[in-house]
Formats: sequence, C-alpha cells, structure tokens
Amino acid sequence: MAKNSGYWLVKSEPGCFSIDDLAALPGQTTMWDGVRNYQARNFLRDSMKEGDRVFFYHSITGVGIAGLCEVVGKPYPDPTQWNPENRHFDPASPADTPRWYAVDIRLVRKFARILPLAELRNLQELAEMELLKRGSRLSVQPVREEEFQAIMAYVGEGMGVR
DNA sequence: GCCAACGTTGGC
DNA sequence: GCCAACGTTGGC
Repeated sequence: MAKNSGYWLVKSEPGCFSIDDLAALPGQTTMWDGVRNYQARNFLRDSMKEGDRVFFYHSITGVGIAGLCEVVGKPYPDPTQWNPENRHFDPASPADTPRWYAVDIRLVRKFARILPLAELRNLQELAEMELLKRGSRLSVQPVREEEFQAIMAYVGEGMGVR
C-alpha cells in the first residue's frame, strides 16, 4: 500500500452517483459519505487533506476513471451514520467518538472520456497500482505520485484534455 | 448472472 | 483466538 501521497482514488457506482451528478451540483462539490470500511475510513479520516487530488472512478458499469477532483476542507464525522433514514445508518456509532467520516470533494475536471480499467492495465507505470490488484475493493485508496503523473500524462496525450 | 476475493459475524 | 458461514464488492 502506498503511503499518504496527497493523491487518491474514490469509487462510485455511476448508477448511484456519477461524475455528471457531481458536475450538476452547486459548486460541483459533494459530501463523500457512506464509507463503511475501516481501511478506507482510516485513509479518509487520517490522511486526506485540503487540496489533495482525487481520481473519480466509476465501478460496475462504465468501469474506469471518469475525472479528477480535489479535497475541500478537512474530513469530519459522517452525519449519515446517525440518520436512521439513511442506508448507511450505524446505530452502534458513538456520538462522542464517531466511527465513520466524510470529506467534501470538488470536481476539478471531467475527462473527455472515461479512462477504462482495461487501458490502465496497459500502462507499465501502474503495475503496482492498488486499483489494479486482484480483489482490490477499497472504495478510498491512495495513489502514488508516479501513478498519478502517469495517468495525467496519458490523459493529456491520448485524450486531448490538457 | 457468475464467481473470485474480501470483510464481518458469531459459535466455540 | 480460530474459523466456518455469510454478505458484499466488483470485474467480466
């Protein structure tokens, strides 16, 4: 696992929340909530900081990186954990020591097209990338700086974005 | 829909 | 603490 690098990748099912949904929001900013895995929680809560770059990844359908976001502000207790109406409600989470955290992320740029997982597998620089490992299921995961740069270079050259 | 991989739960 | 059972994730 990469150390905290200031670069991340978050996953979302586009049928649930897509990059276009994010782009349509005021300020193109959303609360990234509902993370209910301790390893992902630790990354989010302990290491995400203002200005960090975040790849927005679409899982299940249209599998690939859809764009780039950035962290806004600091992580904070995820309010959905105390909302009985919410599907991520966790009645066992104590109010004084919240179990789950959220963070705000803002869209920086939607890529001209989704960068498919299959193409990412072709990039030698990404041989060790967490996303490409067998059984990788983390919904919040760190990205190494060299991986970030390789992807952005590929986006720039192959997709005419920057 | 299939299935591999992984996390969580709970009996012991 | 072990481990089987179960539920979920997520690529294909």
